[in-house]
Amino acid sequence: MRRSKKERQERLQETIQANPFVTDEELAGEFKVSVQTIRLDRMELSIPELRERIKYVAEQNMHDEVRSLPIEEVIGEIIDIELDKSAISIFDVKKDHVFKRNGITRGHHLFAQANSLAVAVINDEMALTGKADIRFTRPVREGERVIAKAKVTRLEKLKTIVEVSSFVGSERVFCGEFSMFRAPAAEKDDQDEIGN
Amino acid sequence: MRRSKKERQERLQETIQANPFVTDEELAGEFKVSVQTIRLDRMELSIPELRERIKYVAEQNMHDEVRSLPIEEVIGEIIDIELDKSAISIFDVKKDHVFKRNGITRGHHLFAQANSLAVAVINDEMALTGKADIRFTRPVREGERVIAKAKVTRLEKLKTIVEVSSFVGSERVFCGEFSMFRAPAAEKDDQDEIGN
DNA sequence: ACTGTTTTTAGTACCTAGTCCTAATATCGG
DNA sequence: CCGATATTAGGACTAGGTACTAAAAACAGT
Repeated sequence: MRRSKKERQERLQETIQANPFVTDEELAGEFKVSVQTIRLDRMELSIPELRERIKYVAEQNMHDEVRSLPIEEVIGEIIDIELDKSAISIFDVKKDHVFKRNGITRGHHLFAQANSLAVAVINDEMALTGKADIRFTRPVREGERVIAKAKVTRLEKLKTIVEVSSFVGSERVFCGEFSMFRAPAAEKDDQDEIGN
Repeated sequence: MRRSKKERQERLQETIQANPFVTDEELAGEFKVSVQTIRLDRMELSIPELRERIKYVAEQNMHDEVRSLPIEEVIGEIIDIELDKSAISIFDVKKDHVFKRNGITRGHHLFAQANSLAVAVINDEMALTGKADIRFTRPVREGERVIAKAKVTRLEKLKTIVEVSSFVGSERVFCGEFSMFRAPAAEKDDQDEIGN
């Protein structure tokens, strides 16, 4: 043994991870063992052969050929609103909103819908989110319609708490508590918890 | 001739372009000609063989080696990543990202950058955000460059905590704690705190 | 209809980077 | 020294080709 099987296999794994394009022959040369040993190692580590590795890498590439998606102005369509009280919006999940990998909606879209609604419900046009505590409670898939309901639960001069729950049918998929600031100009020096 | 050589070759080129993973045999079936004819066609069009095509696609992919999330799906540009440890991305705030009224960045873009980064840093096929506790600590304006830094602070089999802080220059503008799931299929019945 | 050209098909040998399997050695620990 | 583990060697087979030769089929012009 040049160094013990274990150590070689560890290094083998790293090597292939770093460069999936390496052949067994090259690896054999690298580790000064026979090609057969490399193959046994791959078997034990269940590392697929070169072509399968390359194919996998290539497939990764093909599965998402859509470029980065610009998030449009308003997320969701507001269908009902009572300023400083409550609001409802709907958001239809399209192909662009989901991970190509698994078809699950990317979290920031659900966040954006809820956050947009929290901003919209505030009767001041200039609301900023300071803090948010959110939960994604069920994955949302392409084609599903998300209905977000916002409720103002506390209303102060500067601070307003908005609770938003989003549903697909009767199932809740998201909930969050947004701490909103009815900020004025908001120039430079705001110390903490400002922004949107 | 089923349709003339020329037409077949044009369609061949398109077909392979659309799906580089197709074999000569499959193409022969598709176009109702022999495998040899397909090979002559490829020769004349100088289209490389299946394996070379796959390899090419894979090599394209290797130029940026993000694993968990294809790079196109990350909001912002990842400039450094150590899987399961830390990651850094930059995001330039453009006109499209701010409120018209006051030029302040809409919160969900900062959230998206941070959330994307939290997903990307995870060294697994799939990561979903379950929970997030976030704070917007300073408004970000058009033209500013936001640097998000993610750090994995807890790493378990299924749950991973990622802390993300975003800065403009030396000022922190956002911070959040993301509770991520290294989820497998994630089908129907997940009770709570799943989704992304 | 016959000829000439182009196009298509068939078949062979060979290649790479493997798999799967058997069998012979090497090497190590007790 | 013995038995277990590890390594190496070899053969048969595979996919998805290349490179080449040769025959057959299709088409065009006269």
